[in-house]
Amino acid sequence: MPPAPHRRVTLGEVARAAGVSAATGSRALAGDPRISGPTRERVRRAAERLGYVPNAAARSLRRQATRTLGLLLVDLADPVHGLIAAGFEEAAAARGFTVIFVAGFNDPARERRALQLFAEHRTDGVALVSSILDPAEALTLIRSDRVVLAQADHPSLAGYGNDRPVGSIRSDDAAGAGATVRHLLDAGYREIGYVGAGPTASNATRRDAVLRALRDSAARPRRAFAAGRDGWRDGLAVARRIARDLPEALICYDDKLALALMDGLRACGLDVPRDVGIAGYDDIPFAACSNPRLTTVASPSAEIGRLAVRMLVGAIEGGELPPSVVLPVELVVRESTPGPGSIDYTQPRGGEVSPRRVTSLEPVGVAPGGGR
Amino acid sequence: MPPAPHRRVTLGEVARAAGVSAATGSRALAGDPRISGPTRERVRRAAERLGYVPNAAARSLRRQATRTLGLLLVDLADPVHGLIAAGFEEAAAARGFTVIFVAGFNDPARERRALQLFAEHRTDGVALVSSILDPAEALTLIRSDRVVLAQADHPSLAGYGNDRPVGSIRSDDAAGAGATVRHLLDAGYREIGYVGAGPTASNATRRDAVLRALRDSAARPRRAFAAGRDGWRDGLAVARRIARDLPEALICYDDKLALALMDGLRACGLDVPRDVGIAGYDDIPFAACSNPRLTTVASPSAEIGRLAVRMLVGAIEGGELPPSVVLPVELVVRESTPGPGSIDYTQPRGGEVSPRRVTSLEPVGVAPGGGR
DNA sequence: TTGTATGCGTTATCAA
DNA sequence: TTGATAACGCATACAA
Repeated sequence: MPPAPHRRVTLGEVARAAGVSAATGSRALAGDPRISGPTRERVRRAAERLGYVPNAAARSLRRQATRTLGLLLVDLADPVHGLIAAGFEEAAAARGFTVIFVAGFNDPARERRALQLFAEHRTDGVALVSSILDPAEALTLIRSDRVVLAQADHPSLAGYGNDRPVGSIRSDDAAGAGATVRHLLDAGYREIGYVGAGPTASNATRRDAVLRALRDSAARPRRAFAAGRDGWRDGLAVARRIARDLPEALICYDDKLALALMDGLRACGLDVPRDVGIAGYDDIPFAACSNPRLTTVASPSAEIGRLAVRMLVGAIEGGELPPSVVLPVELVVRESTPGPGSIDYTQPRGGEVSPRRVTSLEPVGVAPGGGR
Repeated sequence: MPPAPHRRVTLGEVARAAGVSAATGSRALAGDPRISGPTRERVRRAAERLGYVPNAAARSLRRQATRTLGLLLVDLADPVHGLIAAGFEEAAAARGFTVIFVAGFNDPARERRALQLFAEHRTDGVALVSSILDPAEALTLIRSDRVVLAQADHPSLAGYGNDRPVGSIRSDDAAGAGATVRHLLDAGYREIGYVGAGPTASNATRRDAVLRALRDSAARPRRAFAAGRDGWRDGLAVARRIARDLPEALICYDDKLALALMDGLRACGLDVPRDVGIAGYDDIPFAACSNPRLTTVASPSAEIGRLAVRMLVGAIEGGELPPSVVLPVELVVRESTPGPGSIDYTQPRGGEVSPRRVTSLEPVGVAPGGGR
């Protein structure tokens, strides 16, 4: 192997070394059957010897296709988005596609720049995960049959129709939220609150589904708390607000918030699940080993990433974008919601124990945003 | 805004629409001061009106530079790598660089394909995170002054010299491990074990530092457990092995393993920290809100990502790769290691309580790989 | 201040 | 079975 072929070798040089034309060199390396065995072998060897690496830019320019996919997500450091990204990258790599990632941090300006970037790079397909842009905006830069919206979060989309102008992947937020409520009711909880995050479509969908399911039930007073988009960063602050008027159980927008809130409640001297039950959403890996382990709705994050690739590649190679999909979710019942009667009080676990407040909570009029 | 300019507009068309040549169009959009104000404005408008988006491939081909960086990491779904990726992407975007990510999953074949991919795309710089390839191999495909190795994990690198052939970023594993040991000794722990992961350089470095610090101390018998590279996936299995011969405290290779192990120990009826103290490594976000909260070594993951970009961009724009760096780490003491005497036994917290076994543990002869 | 011509590295068309 | 040629879209050297 040569030490470090840094003046990049071109196909032409390889061809010359093999004593053929550039065209023949190209065909030989592409495995074109019209090229004779010996010639092919000579070219291969020359390429190997010279350390030839094809130039993707030149190839893309000529072929008018890049075999590149763009992925816009919120934050690579977020467990859910990390899983989606991992699924996406793996599926793309398996099909020979390169992936360009951009994190948008829920910032419209960054999301727009990401679209611009994808357009400049002529990505063959684009997936937008939890984008807060109006999907119509994406279509000004990306052709509609090469876009997949996953868990679209533009507030206007809370209505939840799947008649989007582009491909769409969702997990069934409403079903997951409903299943959580039913589980809690079955377990005997009656006062149930929802702890929301930012002003996104998925928060609105989950919150509304929770509140609707509660209204349709025998549940007693309930309430929605708004933790704000970054509530999970300060579980204690959220816990303090909630502890002033504690329901029997809390359904959190997602696991991140639920885990932070559990910690905050513990810091307030409250014990989960003895003093309050908690359920999350997503089933991130650490939900399975928290203490107590977290009841949550398993949303197939990695599969969403893989599916986005399958849909895009289907469109690229098949010419048509496959139909939109709503993925099923599954409730995973763990220790954090055993039911209000199921705790063995002979084995106290908490520190400072404050008696459960049983307050009358007013029913909720919910403003978009998770307000109280 | 036009509905969807999908037959991509070229610079030539924009120029024609503006009544100038392609060259003038190019210069106008590039803000070349030689172009008169009115002309520039006409070109800009034409570009806007036609929905012109420059073609990155053509530009790269012509400029012989791509403004693209490659990032190879182990797994996008891993919290530490997610943080590094997030820092990397953010820093790159801020400087106008596009990022291509590849996850290598500790698989040499995938890592090699990633290098090949970066080479084909003519990335201006490449960062390899926790790569298990021999660094020399990278240099056959990437020029050495455009590579940064972050937390290199090729087994041969355990020796820890920083005289690598390429740029290198490390956090100070040995210092972190040593600080953890000192903290545990100060807290009163005497029987301390190390729970290792795979056969990587960083595992070897941490393990050796722990064992060395123990040997140099008044600590009593100690032991190293090998959880294997994927031990954190089955905390219970690891816990069972360790529970048979439980030290007073365990230092884990990383937080993922520590959190899984805490859960496994709890499933075995053991209580952390009453029955055993636990320390992790990395300070991933959930280490701060586990129950008990995890003592750990804060390693600046996002900063590693940002620094990698700074070094590469320094090389690209300054011509020379900045010197290698060892980043300091910081011990974060939390609830999981209060010291063996500091638990209030009047407030039992565990379920089934097995009395601490106080066995004589043999000193460890450690094989590379986390021995025994 | 602007235009003309050229080439970046590939692949595809056409001809031999 | 192979070669000559052109073109993908852009930016620059040189000319005007």
